[in-house]
Amino acid sequence: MKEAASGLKWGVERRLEFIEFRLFWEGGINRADITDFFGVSVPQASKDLSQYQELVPGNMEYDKSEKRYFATKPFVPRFFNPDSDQYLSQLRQVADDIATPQDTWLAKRPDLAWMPIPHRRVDPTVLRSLVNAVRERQAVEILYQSMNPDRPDAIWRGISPHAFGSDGLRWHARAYCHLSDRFKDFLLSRCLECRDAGEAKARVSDDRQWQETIEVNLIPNPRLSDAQRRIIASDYDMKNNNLSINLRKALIYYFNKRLRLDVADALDDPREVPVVLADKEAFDNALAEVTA
Amino acid sequence: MKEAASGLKWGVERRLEFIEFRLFWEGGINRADITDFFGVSVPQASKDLSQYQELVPGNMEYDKSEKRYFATKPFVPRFFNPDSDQYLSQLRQVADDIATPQDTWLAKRPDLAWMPIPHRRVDPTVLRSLVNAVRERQAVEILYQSMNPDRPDAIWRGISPHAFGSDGLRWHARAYCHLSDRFKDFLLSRCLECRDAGEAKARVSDDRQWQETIEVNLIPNPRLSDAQRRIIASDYDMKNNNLSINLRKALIYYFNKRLRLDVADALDDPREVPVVLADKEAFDNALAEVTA
DNA sequence: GAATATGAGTTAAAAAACTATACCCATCAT
DNA sequence: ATGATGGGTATAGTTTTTTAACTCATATTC
Repeated sequence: MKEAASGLKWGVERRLEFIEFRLFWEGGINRADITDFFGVSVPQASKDLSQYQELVPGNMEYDKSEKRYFATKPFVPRFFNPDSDQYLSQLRQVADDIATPQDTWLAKRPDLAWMPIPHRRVDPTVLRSLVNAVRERQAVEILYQSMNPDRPDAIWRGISPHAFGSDGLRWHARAYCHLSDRFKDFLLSRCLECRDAGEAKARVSDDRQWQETIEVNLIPNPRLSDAQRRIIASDYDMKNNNLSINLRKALIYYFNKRLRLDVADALDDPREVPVVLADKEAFDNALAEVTA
Repeated sequence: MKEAASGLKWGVERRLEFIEFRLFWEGGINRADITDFFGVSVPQASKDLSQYQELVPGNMEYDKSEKRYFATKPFVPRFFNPDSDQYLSQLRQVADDIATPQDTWLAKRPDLAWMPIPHRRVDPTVLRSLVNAVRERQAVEILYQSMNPDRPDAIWRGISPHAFGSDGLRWHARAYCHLSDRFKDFLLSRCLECRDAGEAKARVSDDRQWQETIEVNLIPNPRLSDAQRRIIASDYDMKNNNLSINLRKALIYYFNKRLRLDVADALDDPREVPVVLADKEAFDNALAEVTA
């Protein structure tokens, strides 16, 4: 029989992973949890649980009173890799309606506070066309709603997209703009429609601001106390109180906004801008070059 | 045989979903794609493909030259629900190392630009203890690195957590602080260790700033042109150029920062702050109350 | 304290899913 | 034309899973 690396079938391994996931994040697991989620029969769920006990003895024990398996204290997962970002990201996706609870393995989700900011969704068929154009090196025409005051209404315009990007809040396509003859970012949520338009009119390698990077050096805000600067350095995994980042020039503008570097001087409390630039001049020059 | 709602086993349905996912986002699919991902045999993958053809005729066709199935133009997915946010979120997770490419169904990932900002990871065992404490209504002691200048070093402190939150960049636990006798947010990445500490010393219902909400009304920045305001209104799904949001008071501070409302006056270009408050006074009062 | 319900665990035979192996066919590169 | 590649199919055999019929321990209810 053909087998996965672990020697188990894909479906079985998913269920064992599920068992460990629930043990780790939710504390315990039930036969019913397995039958509900995977639609397997009761004896099969029993078998999964006893198979898990065999494979990784000592990771869980049955509480007859609670009628539930619980993780032991020395619990060491073997079929999945506990990752906080992944757990939190799933929580957020459910809270944000990107995923349904059934898409995740979370059962008892803790309360979550999240910015309830509605925004226009990205049309999946539009995104699909753009993804396809990037992959096939094609151009497309998009009905795009620009913020340019000269073009108040959405117009059809040709672009040759080659990548995607995000400023942390919104996604855009990085593309050569046939209209203005340069590379630009097009917000996905402002692409109302999309249709094919033949071969791409530019290549990735032509996009200088995409290819070129600058070295950005961040340091803890010197207006903070010694102890506070130490904490910030540790927050950002800095070496010698310095964080060196290679940044695509195409991202400088967003980087500036996301780290609130643009408003650093306007804010009184240095905790509002925990990191600042070590080489502000070089950064500002690059920023000016890009926004020119 | 026990079956899922669709009449198919969980594993089979996953594979059919996989076929559609690849058809939609990647344009086409192979037998090898299926055997590689699920570890099934070649005839089984063939069977899956022909079963898919039977169940949803006309969604894909075989290109003998490319040796690959391609989605037809009128392709209508039936086993999955195309969602741009979900696709982009997976792309981002891979780029951000939260997920491995094997965790997702993406094969040919387009280029992606993303902020390369390293940050200290949240220790999963710490998060697990906190999640557990929230669920079981327990208190914990955390070794916490506060930014408070009076406490330069990390100290052990008791908290009773009841929820989690995020400002868009970082996650925190919402908890009653035994030390300062009030509810606060504790950044997860600054919780270095965590140990049990008996019953929770406060309940969710005691957290007023968590329970109470204020109504926030956002409008397009009046300094924008008519056309621009229309676009912003559409970006944010506004009704009558107004977006009304119920916001937990505990989030006001982050909300203020995330929408850059705090720096609106300091910036020249109104496009930098697309939405502003319709009722700034009420908001500022609530903000002052919370940060007091 | 006995009766009942619940959920875990087990066993058997039967059904379904899947694999291994074989072979056929079309296309493409050499 | 020839071999390599990738898809389709049939058979027989294996594994997985289900169905159905049981036990057992605990908690709840009367």
